[in-house]
Amino acid sequence: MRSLPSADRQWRQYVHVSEQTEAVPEPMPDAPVPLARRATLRDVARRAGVSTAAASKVLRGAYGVSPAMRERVQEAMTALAYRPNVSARGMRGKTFTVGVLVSDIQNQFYDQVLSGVAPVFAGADYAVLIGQAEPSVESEIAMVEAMIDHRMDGLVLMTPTMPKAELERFASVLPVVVVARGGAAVGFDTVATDDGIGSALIVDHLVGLGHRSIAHLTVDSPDDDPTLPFRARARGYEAAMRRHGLEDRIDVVRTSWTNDGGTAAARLLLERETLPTAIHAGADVAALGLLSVLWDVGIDVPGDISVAGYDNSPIGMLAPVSLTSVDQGAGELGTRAAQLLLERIGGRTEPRSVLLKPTLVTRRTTAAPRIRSASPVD
Amino acid sequence: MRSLPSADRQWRQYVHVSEQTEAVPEPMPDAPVPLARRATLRDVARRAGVSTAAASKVLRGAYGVSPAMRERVQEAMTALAYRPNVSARGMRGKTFTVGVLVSDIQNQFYDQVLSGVAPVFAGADYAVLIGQAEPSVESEIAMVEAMIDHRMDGLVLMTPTMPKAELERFASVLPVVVVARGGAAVGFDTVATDDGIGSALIVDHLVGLGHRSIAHLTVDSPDDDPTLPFRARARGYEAAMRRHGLEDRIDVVRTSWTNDGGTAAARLLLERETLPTAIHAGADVAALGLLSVLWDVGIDVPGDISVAGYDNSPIGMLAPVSLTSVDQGAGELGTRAAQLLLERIGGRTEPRSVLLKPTLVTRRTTAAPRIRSASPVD
DNA sequence: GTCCTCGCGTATAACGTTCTACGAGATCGT
DNA sequence: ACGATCTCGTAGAACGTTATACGCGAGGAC
Repeated sequence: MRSLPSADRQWRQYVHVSEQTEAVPEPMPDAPVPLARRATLRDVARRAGVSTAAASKVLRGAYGVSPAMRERVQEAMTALAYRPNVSARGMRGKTFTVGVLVSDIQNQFYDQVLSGVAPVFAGADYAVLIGQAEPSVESEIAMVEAMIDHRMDGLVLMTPTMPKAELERFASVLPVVVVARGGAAVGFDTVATDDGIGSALIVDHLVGLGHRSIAHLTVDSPDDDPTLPFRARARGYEAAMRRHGLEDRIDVVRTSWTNDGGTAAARLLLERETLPTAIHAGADVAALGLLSVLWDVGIDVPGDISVAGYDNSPIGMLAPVSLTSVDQGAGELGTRAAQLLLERIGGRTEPRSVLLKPTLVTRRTTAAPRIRSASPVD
Repeated sequence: MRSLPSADRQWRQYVHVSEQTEAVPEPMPDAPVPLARRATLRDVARRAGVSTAAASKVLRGAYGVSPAMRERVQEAMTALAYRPNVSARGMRGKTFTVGVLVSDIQNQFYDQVLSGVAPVFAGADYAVLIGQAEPSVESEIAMVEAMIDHRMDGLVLMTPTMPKAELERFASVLPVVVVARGGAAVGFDTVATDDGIGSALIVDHLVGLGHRSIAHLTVDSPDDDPTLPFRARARGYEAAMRRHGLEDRIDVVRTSWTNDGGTAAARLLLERETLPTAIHAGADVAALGLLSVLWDVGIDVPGDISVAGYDNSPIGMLAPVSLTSVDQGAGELGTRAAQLLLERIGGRTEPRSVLLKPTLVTRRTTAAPRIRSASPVD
């Protein structure tokens, strides 16, 4: 019932289908030649000499088909290069299509999650269509609504800022899996890495190098749902700082996790009398924005200041950037999310939350502080 | 008929719709509560006290609607949070959806084109869905077929390698615009920059700096359609070299325009006795792969070797990378492509080709060669 | 007052699937 | 030999739109 043996699904390219078995009135003798018409199930059935219902059964791998009939129908399907009409399918049930919402397609982290998502659905004969939103909650909601309008069978949402209530609302309409956002939910699944651990890894690393004055960049948002990734990372940062007895050094800068947010934060920091000796930027994109300002102003990284990102994106791996970061295993996040969505589409309703462990990748933007921070303590 | 005044389209979120005006048999008294059902046109019509045909007319902005009726129907639509079912629409005509095929979503150039595409369609009340393919022609074809299966109204294709015959085949089924690929086509439109000029800009720049031994990275493909971007850039490179009297210095390395292709090319070059003094890498992704190897091996850029990319992607702008590149105006390419597609959807059939001029962005990966190349000539 | 046109509204047949009924044979236990 | 039970196949009604083909009343022209 679920997914068919691949031999059952041999439709490929389309061809012109001429009504050969019956004398059907031609549309118009010399009207402009109509675009290639795709074969329908009726065409297939006619050619195989069976009813459309029978052809449909073969298509779906449903019960009640003799091997002989199956054979004939499949032959007709390949001969006519039959491909099911998704709109028609959508009218009665499934579209075999899932949507992936990407809040910011420029953020390579999402691309990497995607590369984990796609193969799973390809293997299950689902089409994957990606919806890109502008970075605003309204735009994201509009995109999800559009996907629901398309009667998609399920949704993978990568949106760090969407309010939980909205997510629950979507989840009441169709299967939903949310990526990169922890915490138990009632109507949908989540796949994420433990942001608390991630922040701790960074702070421990920096403290281990001798830093004490460590700032953190977070997202400036009114929503204080603790499952939001930026909230979780901020809490993890604070907890780690406290654990090291640095609670009076907690230093959170509110900005946004984008390139611009990073440059803005850099300018904010540069206005201060003394810089922190290290920065936990919260996200690679922000770290890169921050770094580009620091580099332009001639501040030495990591000599004057250490910078750590989050997400371990490909840019950070480039030799001249060489950004210390936290790897979330984006590909695996995507794979797990896709699997959970398939399960949900298959009928599971109880919520599931996967929480993976992030790992630290140390590179050359972090090092021991050149001069110990001129702090009263120490 | 085309796009409605925005006041006509006020559907927003969906709500539960209870069959209030008629006594309809409940599905099952104590069955598991059904998921929120979206309001249909029939629901809207019932509530407004008109026929579905009338409601449809209002929805489409069709002729034959009195102001009073329009008012009542629109009221019902907002009250029920009506949203048209795309599948149903697809059964009879338009889906108000266009597809964008991206061959490699990791390539930021495409992301930037996308950011030019999206606003145009948003303004025309079209949904944009993105299809991502693996970097193989088969995978791209499969994706396009899937989009046709979804009865999309038109396609923007960003695929540097798809054979022209396939493109024509797609174009015979639905409106198609191809981005980043020049040359006149018969069934579809193209939007591109002049790759010949782009290559010339790079070669002129390098020669102007004093380089004579300039290698070029191209794509290793059997298809020699001159409209393929890598072919056009290679020809432009060769022409420019000839123009400078450097025809015996023409040095083309066949690889692929990906990060891995860049690293492979680097290794190939490093096996030689003498390196060229400059490389026209053909694409930023390839240039970055190349650079990462050069940096790792300790080769000084631009001291030992100059490197120029192509596409002017955001990574290249980062201070420590600072990659000289050719800007194609990705955003404008996207905008123009979207406009052309709307025209085609609107009925235009004669092909149109837009060819824009690229510009050179010089940064720090190119400079005068430290030592003049030890060539017999010169 | 007819005959026409025009403006406004409704009835209804598609579109291509899915899937529930149901029917016709074949097989089987007794 | 005769219901009962399988197996294989078909009829036909949805699903939610669109768009064509009408119907009906109100003016206008004569």
